[in-house]
Amino acid sequence: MTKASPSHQAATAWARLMRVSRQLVEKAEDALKEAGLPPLAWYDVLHELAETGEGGLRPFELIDRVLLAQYGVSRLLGRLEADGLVEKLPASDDGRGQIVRITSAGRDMRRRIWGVYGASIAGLMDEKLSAEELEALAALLGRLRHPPIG
Amino acid sequence: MTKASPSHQAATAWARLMRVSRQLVEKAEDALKEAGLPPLAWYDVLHELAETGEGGLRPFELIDRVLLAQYGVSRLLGRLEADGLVEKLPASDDGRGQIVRITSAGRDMRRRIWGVYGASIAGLMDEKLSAEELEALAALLGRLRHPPIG
DNA sequence: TCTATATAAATGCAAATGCATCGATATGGA
DNA sequence: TCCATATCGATGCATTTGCATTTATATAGA
Repeated sequence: MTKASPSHQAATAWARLMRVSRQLVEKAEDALKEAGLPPLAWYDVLHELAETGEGGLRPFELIDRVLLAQYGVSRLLGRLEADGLVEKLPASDDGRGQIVRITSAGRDMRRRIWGVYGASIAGLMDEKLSAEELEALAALLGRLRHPPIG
Repeated sequence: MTKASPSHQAATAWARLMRVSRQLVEKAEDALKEAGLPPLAWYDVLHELAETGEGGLRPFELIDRVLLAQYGVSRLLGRLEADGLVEKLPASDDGRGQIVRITSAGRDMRRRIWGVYGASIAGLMDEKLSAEELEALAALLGRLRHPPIG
């Protein structure tokens, strides 16, 4: 049976996690907006597709990677396609589906976003914590992941 | 001048922070939905108002506490008022403003949400990390806060 | 083979959010 | 006092999200 009430330490850590993650996302989004660039979600998708390469990805494979609902992926890909950043090809082995590939305009956009986004991350993380502390933070967060890794 | 590019450690910690915080929020929101309860944002406001007590708060004071935009607070308070969970009184010393107070129905609702939310936090945090680890996590996150405390 | 069920992706509609602005009151000089 | 400016809160409008459903294809079992 699961505990009904969190410890003081859990409640405090939870509150910090909620507040800090939202603050940092907001900072990063603000920086993109100020630079006239699209939101973080666009970067996430472009990043996944860029890493995958020419083979592309099926839309349903993006759901877990970018933590969007199925309809969210469907609509985001629609916008990316409308902007010429990705292209959709029919999936040769599955008549229901498609393959989504990043275009060269998409790669350019990814790089442009990274220029701003990466600088935000540096300012928000590297300026606040040492490399060792960042590793410790990543390790602790890793243990909260779902599903559990170990 | 601010660094243009984040360290590997910063990028990793950032990615974990983004992913884990979203996963955990989603879990907690799902639990509330399944219980037929309103979203976390409602809890945040009810919690602030409950802690403040009979004096209530001005809407603009909620902006920083719950990390919502001004119009977000305005509309959320509208919904809470429509549900009888808060009441708005004219601010005696400022003709532009109001005082928002939690009602007893609001206190009840806060307790009901906490029953589910607290259990989620316990399951997501206490079951994964020890009290010492939770304290370490909170401390590291605290250093990322904006604005910096020290 | 035929049928029932499952999966992939899109979409209509309602609700929520973001952006800009507005109306009202307050405040700080000239 | 009067005016320019700032602040408080609400809201019209466009965009985005959430939910439920739809269409199309695939798969498993009788």
